[in-house]
Amino acid sequence: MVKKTTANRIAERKIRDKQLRRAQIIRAARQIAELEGWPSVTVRRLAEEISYSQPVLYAHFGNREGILAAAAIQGFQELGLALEKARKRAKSRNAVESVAAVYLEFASSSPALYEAMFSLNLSVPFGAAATPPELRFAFAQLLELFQRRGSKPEVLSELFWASLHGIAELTRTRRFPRSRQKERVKALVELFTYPE
Amino acid sequence: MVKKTTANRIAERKIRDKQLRRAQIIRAARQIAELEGWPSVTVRRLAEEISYSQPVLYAHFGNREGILAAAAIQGFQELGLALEKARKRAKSRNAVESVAAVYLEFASSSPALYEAMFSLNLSVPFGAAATPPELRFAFAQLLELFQRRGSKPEVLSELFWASLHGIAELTRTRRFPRSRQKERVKALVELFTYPE
DNA sequence: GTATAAAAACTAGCAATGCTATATTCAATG
DNA sequence: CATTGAATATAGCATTGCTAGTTTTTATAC
Repeated sequence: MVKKTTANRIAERKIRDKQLRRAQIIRAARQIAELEGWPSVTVRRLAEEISYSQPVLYAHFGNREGILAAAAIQGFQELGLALEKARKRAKSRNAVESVAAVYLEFASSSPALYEAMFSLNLSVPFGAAATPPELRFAFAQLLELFQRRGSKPEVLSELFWASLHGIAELTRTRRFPRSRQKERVKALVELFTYPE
Repeated sequence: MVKKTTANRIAERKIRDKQLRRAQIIRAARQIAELEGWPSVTVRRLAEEISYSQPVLYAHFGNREGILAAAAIQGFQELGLALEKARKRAKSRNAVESVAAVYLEFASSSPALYEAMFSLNLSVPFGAAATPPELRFAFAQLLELFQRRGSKPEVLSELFWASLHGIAELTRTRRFPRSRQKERVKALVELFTYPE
């Protein structure tokens, strides 16, 4: 069975190569997006970046949107981990505060990624059951914050998420002056820390 | 001076015609966007819609983005008027509630317009002094709600706006299940009605 | 009414993009 | 070394935003 083993190893190496290239593509896409915006992320440019021809990208992702969606899901994963960390290391008393800070820090330090996650309307299946686990996990961190609170933790944490998202988005798109950001966050934390 | 008068009337008629066509273009753009999404709003299609050739549109708006920006500004105007109405007809006690309801109703009944106003990153000058008056007016309605409140009405109303925007956006992009919407709004209103 | 000049509109085409059918090269196997 | 299937590349299509250059229309002067 030596033959089969070598064949397997070859197959595995191919899979590794493929995953590597996939990661390379996403990395290039994210980098270009943060530096120049998503419209600059063209399939041709990504192909050049990884030194392959265009159709290779389509073999990996189906279409351009698939690339952005993959980046977005990476973003949800990173956000989720960051929130979990913030929640766990904080005293339960100011968990809300530190989670809020981390959330907004994520959004403002990777605005293009955040845009891909929430603002570009990619047809990632969010509705109902098909929500990607990365997003579920990230939201679970918010949900955890309000678990031992009064009625309906879902409602409260959805509202908290909405507020954070609103602040992040209105800041990113320059509707909000940066100057009052600290006060805004403080008011937000107060609102969600001593609700009644 | 008869000559000058006729010349004037002709000039005025031309201006009227121009404004009419301009309005026609925006109307067509909004309609297509609500029915099929903004990517379907192409310059060629709009040209056909108003029975003119493409360059006419460029004479009016400079570029495609100019059309979307004009629609967005119309949206701010309509939103501002709706909020003002809601605020004025409500008892001061539940002004927050009725403004919130009207805001979310606007966003959910004209999702494409709302998207143009907030989500598409058009290069409408928002930062600093150049904010369009329509947007200023709309925000002023929210500001008014918290005028007789404790410290910093700006901070509180910005936070309120962010929460509304977050709910609207996460609903529009299907991150939120519609089912809990009523409870979310109720919780929001409570939070901003009896803050401390 | 006709000529003229300017304003308005159109035709035609460019460059860039997403995507794909087809051809070519490469690598694993007998 | 030959073969076959997978991997990759070439070349091209259709669509898009936009514009240069031309034609048509319109207001004015004679």
